[in-house]
Amino acid sequence: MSSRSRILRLSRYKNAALRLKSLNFLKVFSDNLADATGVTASQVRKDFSLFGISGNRRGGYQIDELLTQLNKVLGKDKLQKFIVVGVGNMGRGMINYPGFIKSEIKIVAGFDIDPSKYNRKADAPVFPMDELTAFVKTNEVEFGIIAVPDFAAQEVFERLIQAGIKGVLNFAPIRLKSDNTDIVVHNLNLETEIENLIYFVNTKVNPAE
Amino acid sequence: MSSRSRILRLSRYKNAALRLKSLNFLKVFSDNLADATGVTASQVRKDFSLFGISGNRRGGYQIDELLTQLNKVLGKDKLQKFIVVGVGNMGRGMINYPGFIKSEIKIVAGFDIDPSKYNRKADAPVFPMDELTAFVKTNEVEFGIIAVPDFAAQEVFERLIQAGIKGVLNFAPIRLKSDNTDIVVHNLNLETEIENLIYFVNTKVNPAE
DNA sequence: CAAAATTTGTGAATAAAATCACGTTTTCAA
DNA sequence: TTGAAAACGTGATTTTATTCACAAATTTTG
Ligand SMILES: NC(=O)c1ccc[n+]([C@@H]2O[C@H](COP(=O)([O-])OP(=O)(O)OC[C@H]3O[C@@H](n4cnc5c(N)ncnc54)[C@H](O)[C@@H]3O)[C@@H](O)[C@H]2O)c1
Ligand SMILES: NC(=O)c1ccc[n+]([C@@H]2O[C@H](COP(=O)([O-])OP(=O)(O)OC[C@H]3O[C@@H](n4cnc5c(N)ncnc54)[C@H](O)[C@@H]3O)[C@@H](O)[C@H]2O)c1
Repeated sequence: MSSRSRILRLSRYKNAALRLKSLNFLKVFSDNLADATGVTASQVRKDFSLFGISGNRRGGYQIDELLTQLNKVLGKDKLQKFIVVGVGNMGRGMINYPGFIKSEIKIVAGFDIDPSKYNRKADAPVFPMDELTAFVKTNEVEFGIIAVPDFAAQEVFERLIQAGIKGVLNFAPIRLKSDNTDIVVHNLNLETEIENLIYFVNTKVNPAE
Repeated sequence: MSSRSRILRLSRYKNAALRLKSLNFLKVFSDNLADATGVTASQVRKDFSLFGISGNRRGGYQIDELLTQLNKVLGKDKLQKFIVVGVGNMGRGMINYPGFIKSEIKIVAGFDIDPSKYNRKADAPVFPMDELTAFVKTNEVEFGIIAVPDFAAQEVFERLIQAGIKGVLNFAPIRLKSDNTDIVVHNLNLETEIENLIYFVNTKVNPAE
């Protein structure tokens, strides 16, 4: 199993390759991908080699073939279904995001406790919470996004586990707890990200210390 | 200078300490913080030691003192002003987020090109783009959040640099370019985060390979 | 067609990060 | 006041991640 940061790099290589493809490039060198993503060329080659992705000596990588292989690793070779729980600002943003359309990520529904958010007719409909389990099972949804306030997040998490969700992206600033070791949780704490930015700005301004 | 992940851990220690403080704890051990954040106790102590944060042998860390020191490192000992550019779903979410109130992070204004978003009266007002530079200078704003569509992000970035912004949190899925080495940019690409989650769910399900 | 130029793929070397392990200090109880 | 237990602080060690460096393969050129 690879580290989180290695997989993040693969995503960036994929995005860079997509950009080059859209400029009608047919092949790409480790060097190009390195420049585009800010790593070294040998890092690119090492990352690829760890996933059995290979190119041609002197000839670089065929972009189409490379994209096929990267997409496979990143699970973008088949549709990945998501639901969003909590259709507030963040949840609504995820549901509306047009960028997912061309990727294999699809947000199939939202769930909320606030009746004013319900909408069965929309492209990505919003349902009441008590329909969550049935929906997940019938539609074989594997992923959930938690975008409810912090105090509701643990409860929502447990519902998602019960419904059979396999992976959760959590926006709430709490550490979700579970004894189920099968579920994968990734946290996205915006305040922590902001603190990180502040730190690096401050230490740049004042390099001593 | 410390690595990004070390600083992220410091934020988590701070949050864990805050939680314990709210439960009326007066002191905390490296062990407690380790459990709360999912790292080892010696990692906690090593992180602290690198920032000159020290406790008492056998007595652990005084929570109040620890929080003072962590807040200092993380720049939470003084008000940090932010503006948000692009008051769509993400931007609105950041502006409305109540969690920043008790922290020293303040979103002082939003900026947009869409006149329907303008609102000079709100608690965090929203202004047209051509007032950005003047606002940043008069109010000595150091940080900016880019939450505009991808095609507008580079242009907005350059405006922020010109206005004198020091740190940028970028939600747009592009690599911002600048020859100004003073500005710090952190990217938050939600699609990349989702791909990462998908990968770890997939490899968990199918551990062979 | 041979020689020169490039670029990959990957072990070896280096660097960075995390963990270990233990001496030192502090607390507490008898 | 002394001894035992607990917890820190940090140098040493181990593990993980990155970079180096070069043989092998491929392409290009003359
Ligand atoms: N919502 C998501 O789930 C999601 C996921 C991945 C990435 N993102 C990225 O985050 C960013 C923001 O997403 P969002 O969903 O809030 O977008 P949004 O479309 O809801 O809002 C964008 C806002 O930016 C404003 N704007 C456009 N051009 C501008 C300009 N030149 N100057 C100032 N303002 C301008 C628009 O008027 C609008 O208010 C986008 O770059 C998007 O690609 C969002
Ligand atoms: N917006 C930010 O800038 C920001 C920053 C950091 C963290 N966060 C976190 O992200 C999460 C979402 O933020 P937001 O700004 O979109 O919040 P929001 O308040 O706009 O929306 C929350 C939504 O969740 C719904 N909800 C509440 N309890 C529920 C329950 N038990 N079951 C189902 N739905 C429920 C509400 O009806 C609402 O629609 C929160 O945990 C917040 O702390 C947001």
